[in-house]
Amino acid sequence: MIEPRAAMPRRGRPRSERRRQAILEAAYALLCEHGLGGTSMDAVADRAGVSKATIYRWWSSKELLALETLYESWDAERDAASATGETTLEDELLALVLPWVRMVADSASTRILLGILTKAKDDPGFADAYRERFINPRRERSREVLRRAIERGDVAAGVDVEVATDLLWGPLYHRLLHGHARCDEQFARRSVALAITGIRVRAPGAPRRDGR
Amino acid sequence: MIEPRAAMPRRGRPRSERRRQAILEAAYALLCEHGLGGTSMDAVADRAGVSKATIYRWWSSKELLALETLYESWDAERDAASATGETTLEDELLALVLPWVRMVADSASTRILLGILTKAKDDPGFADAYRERFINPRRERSREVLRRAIERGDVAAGVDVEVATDLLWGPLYHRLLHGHARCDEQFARRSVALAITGIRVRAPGAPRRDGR
Amino acid sequence: MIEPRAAMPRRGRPRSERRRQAILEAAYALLCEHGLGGTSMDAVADRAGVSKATIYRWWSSKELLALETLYESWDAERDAASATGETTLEDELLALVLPWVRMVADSASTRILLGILTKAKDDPGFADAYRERFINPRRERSREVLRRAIERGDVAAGVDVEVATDLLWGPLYHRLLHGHARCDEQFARRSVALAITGIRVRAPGAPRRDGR
Amino acid sequence: MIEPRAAMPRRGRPRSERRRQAILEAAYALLCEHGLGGTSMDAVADRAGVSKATIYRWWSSKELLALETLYESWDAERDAASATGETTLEDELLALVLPWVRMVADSASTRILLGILTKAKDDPGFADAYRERFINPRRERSREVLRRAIERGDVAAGVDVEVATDLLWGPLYHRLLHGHARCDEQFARRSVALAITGIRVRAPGAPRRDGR
DNA sequence: GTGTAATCGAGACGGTACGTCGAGTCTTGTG
DNA sequence: CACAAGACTCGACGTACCGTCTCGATTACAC
Repeated sequence: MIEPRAAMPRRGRPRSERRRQAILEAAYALLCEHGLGGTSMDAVADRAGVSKATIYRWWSSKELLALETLYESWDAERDAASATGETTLEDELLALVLPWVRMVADSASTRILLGILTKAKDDPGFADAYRERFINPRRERSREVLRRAIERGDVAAGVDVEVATDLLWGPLYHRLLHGHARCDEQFARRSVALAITGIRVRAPGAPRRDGR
Repeated sequence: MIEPRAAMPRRGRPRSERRRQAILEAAYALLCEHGLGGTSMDAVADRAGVSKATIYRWWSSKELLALETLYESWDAERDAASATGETTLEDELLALVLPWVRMVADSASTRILLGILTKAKDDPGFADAYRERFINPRRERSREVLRRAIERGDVAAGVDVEVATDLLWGPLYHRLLHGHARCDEQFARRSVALAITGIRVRAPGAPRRDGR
Repeated sequence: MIEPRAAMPRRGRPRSERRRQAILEAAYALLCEHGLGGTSMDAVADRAGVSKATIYRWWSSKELLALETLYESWDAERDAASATGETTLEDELLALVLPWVRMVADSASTRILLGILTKAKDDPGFADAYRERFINPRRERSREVLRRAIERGDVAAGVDVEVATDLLWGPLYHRLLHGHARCDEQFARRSVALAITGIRVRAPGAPRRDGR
Repeated sequence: MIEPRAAMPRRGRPRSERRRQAILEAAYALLCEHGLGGTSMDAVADRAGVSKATIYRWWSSKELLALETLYESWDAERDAASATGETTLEDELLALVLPWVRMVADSASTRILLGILTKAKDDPGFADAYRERFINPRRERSREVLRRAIERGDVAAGVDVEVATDLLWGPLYHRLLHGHARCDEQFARRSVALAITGIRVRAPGAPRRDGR
């Protein structure tokens, strides 16, 4: 899916890896600074020192380029998050969430994300590609964590894993995309804690859950 | 803020309300169908039977037009949500959330929202205008509900109202914008319930809440 | 043709002569400075302190306004030229031509003239109006002078008065419109002298005029 | 001056000569029919089957395009006029003038010329370009003819060649631009004859013009 | 080494929309 | 009625960008 060319029969001049990098870097920088709409392919080509045709040979649209650009820049996070071995549910979820929060916090990639989301609304195929690469992996790991928690009995069997996953990621994306408040590590900790504990302390009229 | 002209000294030909309506309706229809990027001002002018200059006289950008378009179409929901008088926290929160969910569910306004969000990332002033009209009112009502719940003792005093508000709205916006699953009434009920109850049933090692 | 309204039945508020003057003066100034194409009716209205509708009430197009503007500014010349009583053909023709040359020399009205000429090519009615006011009066006086000269025997009976008239005015308009050289009093004198005398000194084969 | 690009290092896709021709032809047809003001670049692009950007890439303004359009269409005349070898002054001048008259008579290029003249009044650089291509070549040949005639003694040494040239071309342009009468071959013959002979046959009261 | 088949740079091109401007008309209220 | 203010239509403007195409000039593997 990433490679638009079959790699088997090596004939002719091979693709220049140097240029691939130059394009991705140029695109990333421009996209962060001006957003998808504010970045022109001509500008990318210029900054990368590359002809426009070379870009289009490998990425069939600006959005696809942005997608891969973002993907590359998020690579580091995936590795960082792979270190597991936590014991409590909260720590496990934080181990998933915190690396992502740190990453989005100090990159200007939100505007790229928004552009991609917009394109995804118009193009179902693109939407699938996006979710396959960016959303599902993280959701899948959330699901696993939750399933194990259910098996352990930490989480009630009736809890819908999908809904719980949205409860985990939703608040983070919300702040990131709407920008009404910072989406930082502190917020992530509080949000995860609240999602686990729940907003209500006790049922109305009933004695408090924690026995106080 | 909504009125770009001072209304005091009535001089010259007054603005045509008929055209204002025609523009907003045409824009809304086209925006729902093709999204912000896929809607041209020429098309809006055409469909509204109005000249392009007339649109630009009153809305300085396509995004501003989209903003007002969406605002008008969300008017009904604000009134529907005003019927309060619920007793439990869950019912109160659902009374806030369900009208919104019903509205976004059967309108194609998500793509408009996305366009607006994108513009908001590029233009802080626009972002403020957007949040002032769309986000803050709903958040404020969530805050009030939560504050009253804290006073009643239904919610622990230590709960951060802002975070709780994100826990309420975040999952809904998440599904709406990412489209990985439907954002319908059923999801809203489950999400709200889970946000209130919390994901975890019992503290690790403690006996299960349901006594099993 | 100049008055778009019948002046007979005096009803309602009378036309403001003060505004008529203001419009003509504003238009003339702007037309001289920026030409027909570079002058907008809004600008004229602004400078004249008058509403655009007031202009259109009295002049149905920009070109018609320009025409009258030019007409007014050429009024003085017509009076200056009326002083006749010359004896020689050359003096008579110069009496026609020189006032015109002096006028066009120190006004920037050439660009107005060009705009009018352009409009005249597109609109035969306008062309007639233009020629009726600007060209024919001068031509008619040229014709009279020439006819009298023919009667006196100063000019051969076979000379075509129309062609002679073009020979008189053509070189002047040529320089004025093409601007390859100055159209000033000196040129007018030489041009008229040459038109009268003719380019050739002697018929080919005949003995030279100076006897050499 | 005609070539806006250096032709030396052939890099990138070469300019399409087919399109250049299509544009010039489309422009010429539209300009003849509707004049400069009545011809839009969109219309030219449409008729030529070419994008508007392609036109602007090579001609920075409509007027410049009109200039080249007219230049191309007047090419044939320049060649036709090159056949010289006349003996009398009148024949020599007619050899210069008649091809031009025939050309302007059966083409509708007058309105293009007027548009160009108007632009020339606003833009001295454009004026130079126009005169360099259209006026000077013909004037220069007139000058040569006259200079030779002076050397031969057919024309008095005191005759100002510039003025004589205006006397030759002025009447023709006058009729062409003002349209008060046809500018045809017959007029050209009469005008040239009269310019050579002069309007006056004899001085008033004197027996013969050349006998004074 | 020499085809051969690809990549690459440069830049022309079609198409679509942009936001602006100007001519001329129309609609109010005021004098 | 004349007029001021200014909203409105229509149509063209010149620009910008996307994505395609057409050249010639490079590579690098395969023969």
